[in-house]
Amino acid sequence: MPTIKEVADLAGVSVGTVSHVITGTVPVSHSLKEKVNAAIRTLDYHPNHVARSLKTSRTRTLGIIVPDMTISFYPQVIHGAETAARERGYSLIAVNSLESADRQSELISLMRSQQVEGILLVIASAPMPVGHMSRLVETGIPLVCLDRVPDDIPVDSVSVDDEAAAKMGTDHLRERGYSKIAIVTGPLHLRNEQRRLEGYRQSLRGEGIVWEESMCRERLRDASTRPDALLCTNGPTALSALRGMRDCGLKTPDDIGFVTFDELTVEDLFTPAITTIVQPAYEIGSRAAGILLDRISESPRVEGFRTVRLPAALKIRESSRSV
Amino acid sequence: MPTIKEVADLAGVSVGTVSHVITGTVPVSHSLKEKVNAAIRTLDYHPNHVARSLKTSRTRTLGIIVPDMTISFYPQVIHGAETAARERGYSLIAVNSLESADRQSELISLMRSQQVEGILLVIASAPMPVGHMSRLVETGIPLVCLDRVPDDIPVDSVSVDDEAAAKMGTDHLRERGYSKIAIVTGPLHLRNEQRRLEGYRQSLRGEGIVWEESMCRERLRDASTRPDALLCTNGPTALSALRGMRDCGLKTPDDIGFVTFDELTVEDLFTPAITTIVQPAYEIGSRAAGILLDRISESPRVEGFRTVRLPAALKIRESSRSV
DNA sequence: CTGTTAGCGCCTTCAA
DNA sequence: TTGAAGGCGCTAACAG
Repeated sequence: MPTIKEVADLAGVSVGTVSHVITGTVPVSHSLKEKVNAAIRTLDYHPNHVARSLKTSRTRTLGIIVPDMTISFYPQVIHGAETAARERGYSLIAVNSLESADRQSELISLMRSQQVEGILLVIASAPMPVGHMSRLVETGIPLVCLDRVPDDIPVDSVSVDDEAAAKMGTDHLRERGYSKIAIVTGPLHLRNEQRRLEGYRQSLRGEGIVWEESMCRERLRDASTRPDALLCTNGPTALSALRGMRDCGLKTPDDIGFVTFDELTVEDLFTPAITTIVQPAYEIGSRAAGILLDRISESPRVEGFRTVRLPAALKIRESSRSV
Repeated sequence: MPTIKEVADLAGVSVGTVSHVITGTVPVSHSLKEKVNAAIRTLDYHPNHVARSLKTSRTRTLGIIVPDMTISFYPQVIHGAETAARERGYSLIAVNSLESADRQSELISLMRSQQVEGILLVIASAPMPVGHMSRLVETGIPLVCLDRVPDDIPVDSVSVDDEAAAKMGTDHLRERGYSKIAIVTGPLHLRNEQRRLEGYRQSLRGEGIVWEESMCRERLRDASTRPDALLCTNGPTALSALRGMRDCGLKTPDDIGFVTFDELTVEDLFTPAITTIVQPAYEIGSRAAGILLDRISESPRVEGFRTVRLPAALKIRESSRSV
């Protein structure tokens, strides 16, 4: 790889001049600029960002940690974040925590070594050592949490308005005439799950039937107490519930209404077509990256934390047909 | 961020000694090692990889360019590559070309500036300026193409055995008693599409009915010449074909058998359950990364190019039920 | 074993 | 408008 010095030699100028035409911060005469650009082209010169970063202590790189980017929600988030970052001249490094708190720590440590200027974090579901999050925030490296919002720690965050989203789904089922609506949740130590449960309860004025994913199958078998509709709070939970229904010979919407968070499948080509609460994944990513980049460019740290709650959309399909 | 010098000062040793305990390349006495590690912990020191890279001219970073990581195939590939890279101490930067040749060039240029040690590339479907690929190979930066293999350029590559995979799908339909099998392909300037067409033809000994995605709908309407089964060569094409079938009031497998490349939906919960030719996405990623890392560590460039063709798997479901 | 030191490639004053 | 030179943080000789 050629260096700036070789370009300078070929162009017959000093390295300073070459640097000036590359960064464009200092005016350079037209003739020299021409010569330099010619030299750059013939040598196929690419400025060494590593050296530049060392000098300027700016890497123009962001990191994003997601639990598992093979879950379709996250690539959309990453894509949104990457697009927003690119627009402002930044690159994005995306990695998976696989829901492991240890691995998440390692990754953050690695990113710090890599001198990323800020981190977008979807916290791993595995319980984190107490104080770990707050210590991370205290390091002063700009951090925005997305999708999953930590409980106690004050930190910038972007996520869907879980409560309103769950309420919207439940209201929809009620409007369609369902009266015995059960909610099937994932792990309730996750704040989002709690919020969704809360939205569900609001719609039902505090009443309701709460199942955890694992109990779904047995409960469905009991015809006497069976609900007439199910609200599932996430994709895996919904798949589990659907399998349970299949095993019990129940079909939606004929035997039971069904609404879930997260798209299970594409389009309306497949049956049952499931009414779905869809999160604005791309926008969550781009908004979070926007906030992070703002933080990075704020010279004195601005007080207070930014909290963005985006609305979900309801895609109404067959599984919530009127009773 | 503290520097190695601050650690050295706090521990009361030289920077050289600190460097030695960090890299572990030179033996250090137990007592000093203790002191250094203590200093590292109290300062929360993270070695600056940017400076390290500048010195060693090794970034331990790989790049991967995919067309669009919101297509579920690619996150799996990326995950495979990332895992293989991590195992050997490398990080991975993943970006999207959005099928644009220009953008792909920009990204490669950026990666070169970022000093990635090698690139994994799924070439953009947009036709690339002639000679661009070969120039890239000539730069000497290790490059492995995956999924899509360029036509003429000799380069390391990892992909599914498209021909065998298509033949397997077609053979399966024939065994199930289908006799008028049509193939619906995507853009035929992509080598993979050609190979899949070739495999289909092999199964039918050169005969067959070839449709391009766009012609699907009209052809289906014509009941007299309608085939009794469809083989689709990729996911979007299959969705388009399924929509065409729906519009014509045709159902699979009742009216027409159906086999496609790429999973359209999860599990067998949804109907129609589609028989699918599944590519080993994770393995494609990990094998490609393995080859790339081998290339990087080979001191003198080894002659010849490595070509890996992995077998696809056939997931048999309802849409290819025996006639 | 431990310390000293010369750069890695680049940007950025500063002087001319 | 151009050039010369210091130094970003670190590693890898090399000397002790």
